[in-house]
Amino acid sequence: MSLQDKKRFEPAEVEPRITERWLASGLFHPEPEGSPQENYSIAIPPPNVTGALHMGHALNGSVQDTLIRYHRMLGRRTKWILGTDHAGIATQKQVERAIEAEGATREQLGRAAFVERVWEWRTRYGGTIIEQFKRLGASCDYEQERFTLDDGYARAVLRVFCDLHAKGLIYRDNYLVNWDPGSRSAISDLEVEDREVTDTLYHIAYPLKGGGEVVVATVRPETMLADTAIAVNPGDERYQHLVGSTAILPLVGRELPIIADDYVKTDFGTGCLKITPGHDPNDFEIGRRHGLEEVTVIGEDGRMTEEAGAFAGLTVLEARGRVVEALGDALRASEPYVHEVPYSHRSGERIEPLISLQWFMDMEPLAEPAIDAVRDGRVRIHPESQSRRYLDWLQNIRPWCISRQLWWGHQLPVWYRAGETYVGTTAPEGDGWERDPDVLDTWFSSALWPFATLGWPDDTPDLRAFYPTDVLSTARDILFLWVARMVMMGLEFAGDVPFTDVYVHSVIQAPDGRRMSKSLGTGIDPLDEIDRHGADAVRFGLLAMSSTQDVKYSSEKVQQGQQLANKLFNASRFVLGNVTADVEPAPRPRTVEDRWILSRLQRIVGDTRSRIEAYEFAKVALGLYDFVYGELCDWYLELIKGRDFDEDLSATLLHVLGQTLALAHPVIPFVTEELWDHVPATDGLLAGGAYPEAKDGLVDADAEQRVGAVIAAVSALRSWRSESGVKPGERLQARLAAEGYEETAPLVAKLARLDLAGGDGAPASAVVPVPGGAVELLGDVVDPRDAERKRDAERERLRGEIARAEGKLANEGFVARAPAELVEAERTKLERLRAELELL
RNA sequence: GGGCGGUUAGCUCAGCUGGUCAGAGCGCCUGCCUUACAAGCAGGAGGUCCCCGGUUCGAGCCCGGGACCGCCCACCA
Repeated sequence: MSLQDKKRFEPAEVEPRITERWLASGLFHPEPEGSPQENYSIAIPPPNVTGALHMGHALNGSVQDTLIRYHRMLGRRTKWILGTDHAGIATQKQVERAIEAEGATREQLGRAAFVERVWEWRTRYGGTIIEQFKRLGASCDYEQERFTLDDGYARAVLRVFCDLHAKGLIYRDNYLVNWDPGSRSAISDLEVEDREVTDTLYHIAYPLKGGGEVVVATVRPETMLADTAIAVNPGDERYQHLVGSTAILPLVGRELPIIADDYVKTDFGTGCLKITPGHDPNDFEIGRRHGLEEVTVIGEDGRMTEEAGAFAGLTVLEARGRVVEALGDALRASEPYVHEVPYSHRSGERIEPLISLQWFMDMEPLAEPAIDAVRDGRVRIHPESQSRRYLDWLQNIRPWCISRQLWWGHQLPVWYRAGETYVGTTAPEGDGWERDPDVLDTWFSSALWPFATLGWPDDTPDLRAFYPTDVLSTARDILFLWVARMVMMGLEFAGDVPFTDVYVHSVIQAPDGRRMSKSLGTGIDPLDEIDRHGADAVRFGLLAMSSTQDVKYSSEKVQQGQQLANKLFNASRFVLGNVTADVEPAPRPRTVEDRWILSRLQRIVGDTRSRIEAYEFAKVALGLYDFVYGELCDWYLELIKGRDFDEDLSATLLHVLGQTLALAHPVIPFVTEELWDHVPATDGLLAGGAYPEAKDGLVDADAEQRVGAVIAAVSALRSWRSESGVKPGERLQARLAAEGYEETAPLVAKLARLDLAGGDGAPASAVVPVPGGAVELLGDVVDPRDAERKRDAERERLRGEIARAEGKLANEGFVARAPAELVEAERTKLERLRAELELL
């Protein structure tokens, strides 16, 4: 209650106190009642359990919390489903590093002990990011935190796996996969990124069995040891006669059939392609088409296998050099070659395509309903342009490799014995069964997030109350990895779409436009920013800079948010320090400026509501800023200074202040909650209060027009004063020679520091045009010559504008074809300009 | 190789269905300790709205072409 002692808002002091009150209130934890249609829910994109809050989380958290708080204030039972993801590779890597630092390896530790260590790790660090979300002010349901690896969740995952397997959509196959030597695991296509590298393109001659030779080009000569064919284009006249004959693989001696396949480009290289089904995705496809043998010479450890004969045991790079060396005369040429090569998104190492026995999921049957859901609008993606990317991806979907050679994750519910395979949620009866050591791709379990968190497969109250959820907010790169898969799984298992709206937010880049990343040193820690500027400022800033495309981080926007919080704080001090105690907040306008601010308030209320619902968060934030600064503080509070703070004015002030705080609360919850506590007659927490509603009856065009004229007049007078070198504080004698100021003349006089009393026939030393006429300054306020020069300049400007307007109106095309009101407006403007010129 | 987005004040960005649309914040300059806020207030300077054509009475805003930047997708050895 020491509001008046402080001159500025201190987030560090206020935030912990407010957070505590929120958490204690139970507001964030709704009882599972009512229907999903009445209720409002968002499932948080689960952050990695051992992760730390980065800018992406902070932005997404701000977006979601704005939506959540808004709907909670609308009176809906609101749940923000919270939890973390076990994040297979990322978490395992962290713990592996820790173990390596102790001089051990996970293999030495053994699987059980290792997994134990990861759980310990999770216990120790898993709470960090949750606490960081609290710092941001995120009003998640902290009483019900889920984890993708907790028992109930794991049950859902295994259930889905078994179910899809029973339906024939999950199967095991030998297939060429993206092998990540860094994590020693297969990874999915989506976890691969292309990087441009400079390799060497080698031209190698393969002798033909009956004499002669063909020359092929390759950047990976070491893989030739696994060649099983040579291919040419069927239409290539140079080689048609060779199709069906046989080449001899140098160094190995294997006989290679020469085959014809459309894939081969006649205009690239020599037009002859060596086919290595075991180590190249294209060759693999060709090999399957032609029934070729699949030879593997590179192992999962990235070294050459026994199959590579003399090269066995060498790394790929060592083998490449030795093979080139051994080729001798057969090597015909080599040249530098720049091309894109796949790298692991996870480990950063170059992908080694390998044939391996993995579990796959057939996506096409599930993709169909997911496509329909977006096509028919059951799921709406914002901005709309993103839905095309979603559809394109689903329409070209490919099987998903879901097994990972990791220890941390959901181990496959699959057991083998001799030639048998058993799939089930519990271990099979009998001896000798061995469980598949692999775990599921993390995204497999994430795909169940919106319903598994609510208790599925059981028919729980939570599920009945909150599924489907309302909005899923995420960054663009997650659209395929996660969003599309959630839609598929939701439709297949929970019987409905998992959410009705998807909001795709910006990716925040470093201020210099590069990626924000820890390794580049371009990261900005949102917690540091919260320490510096306050959580409200960070939230405001992130929302204000967000857009439909990527944005550079702008600390100016965060500062703008800090200023807004501070401004509200001080405006509140002013209001609360002056109002009559014991008066109920209520709109009780007495004067034109009262009617004006109430009218403006209705507009910002309406605008803010529609902007939130349209996911236009930058406009929400900046619109609030403009209202608080541009209308409430700069004008209304200045206009009422000096008035008697009677009950009517006090009630109106408190009403406007309270409404403003409530309106801004979803964006800047801390400062508004803190101030709300000081507004009399406000019970309970603002977070649990009602969101303002626009009342048409308070919209007042007349007041807006009149006060609009005051604002224009005062601005013109201040500008004149400043340019004329007249001291801002000096009271000037003046005469108001303008229409429309019956009620507002004293307001103009107050803010422009004029004395409008009398003046009679005194000569004007300066004339300032204002809406509806002019203000004449009396007495020797300015050097007459300066004033005359100024008038000349003004005349010049006016003549220019008049000429422009006249020209426009003289244009027959304009008068004939432009809308009538526009032409009329131009005429009015011309008249006004002429009148102003006349006055000078 | 396809597809998408961008290019507006020194910086970061707004500008809806073509007609006060040339704006905001920051920065800069000038003046003010005006009793809510000096992390404040008031005023101001600053832009051939990437280039070239076109449509239109009228174009940052629409159409065509070009330049540059960024992103996504794709199996050219």
